[in-house]
Amino acid sequence: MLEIKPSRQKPKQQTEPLPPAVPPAGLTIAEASRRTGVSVHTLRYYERAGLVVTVVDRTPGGRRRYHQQDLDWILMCTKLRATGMPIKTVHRYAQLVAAGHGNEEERLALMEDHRAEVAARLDELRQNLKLIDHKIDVYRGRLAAGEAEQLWAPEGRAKAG
Amino acid sequence: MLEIKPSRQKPKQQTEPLPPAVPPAGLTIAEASRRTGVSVHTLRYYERAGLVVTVVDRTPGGRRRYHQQDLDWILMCTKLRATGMPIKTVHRYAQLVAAGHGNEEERLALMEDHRAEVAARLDELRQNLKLIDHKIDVYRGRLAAGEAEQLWAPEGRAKAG
DNA sequence: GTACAATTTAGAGCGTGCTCGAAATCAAGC
DNA sequence: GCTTGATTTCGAGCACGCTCTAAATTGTAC
Repeated sequence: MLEIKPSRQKPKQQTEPLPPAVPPAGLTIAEASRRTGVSVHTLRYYERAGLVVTVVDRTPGGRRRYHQQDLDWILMCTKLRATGMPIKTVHRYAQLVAAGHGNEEERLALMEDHRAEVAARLDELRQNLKLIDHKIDVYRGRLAAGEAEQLWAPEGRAKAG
Repeated sequence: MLEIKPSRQKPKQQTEPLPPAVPPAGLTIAEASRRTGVSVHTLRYYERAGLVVTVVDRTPGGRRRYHQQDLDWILMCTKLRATGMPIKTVHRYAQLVAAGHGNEEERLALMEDHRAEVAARLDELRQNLKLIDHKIDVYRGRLAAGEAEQLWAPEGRAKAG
């Protein structure tokens, strides 16, 4: 099935607030922090901890200068972290990536393991969300009943909750 | 649309491994731990921390004796914890429940707030799961290509990952 | 050149949520 | 009664992931 997508005719100017391109000189750590949402402390911590596979550029004086690839990788790290991957595992992953092609089996295994964990937690979360929704229903019900008829107690010694 | 579900004809005996009923004398903390999946250390910690709204029974000598309602509440706590509700918040919730009927607005607000957070994290998790799946696809693709034709490098200086 | 803000490092500190330890006490079997 | 193992309290300890500090250095604006 072929489908003609309404292509943007002139992608010259995007009205989306895309982040401005990283200047060739790179970004200060403060800018990198703004763009990634990661504090400067944590940026340095991630680097120390070996999460950052790219080698962040430095000025002659030793200040970090972040380029797009650094930001990309750091954002990747934040997403892995957001799925609950421990720092240690991100570190291992970074080492595999840094080692270059040839260890795709290991990367695959690492990601598949992690995927299984994330999927399991997703299921658990969904399940527990139902419970929360049930609780919310109960309280809304009680409030509706209470407001409609103050003196009628809809439950005598109901179970707590 | 009405649909006849194949109903269990005689629900007299359930073959499911339902947990045996809690004896009237109650369960030891070790048993309660087994049934809730919460370590005895953590059971005591939860009680200390004010998460347990039910008052756990004691033997004359001071040993805890858990009844079904205790287990129910503790399991509820573990589910709230599993959705990322902090101990402090579970504690507040327990206080509201302990205070009895009349604070349903507060309970509702607490649960609604939490629901929103859980829903947001669910969305984020789903989004990030896609990224993980993408990575897995990439590695599977590389492995398939590599196995099919050892000497052909499908990418020269590709971006890291 | 001077002032001032930003950045550097290594290490200490902190918040959360358990997890463990020690000494005392209790309970169950013999 | 005695032994043995479970349980008690409560404070300390620990793993994790940041977060902050301090003193030195660098970069920028004037």
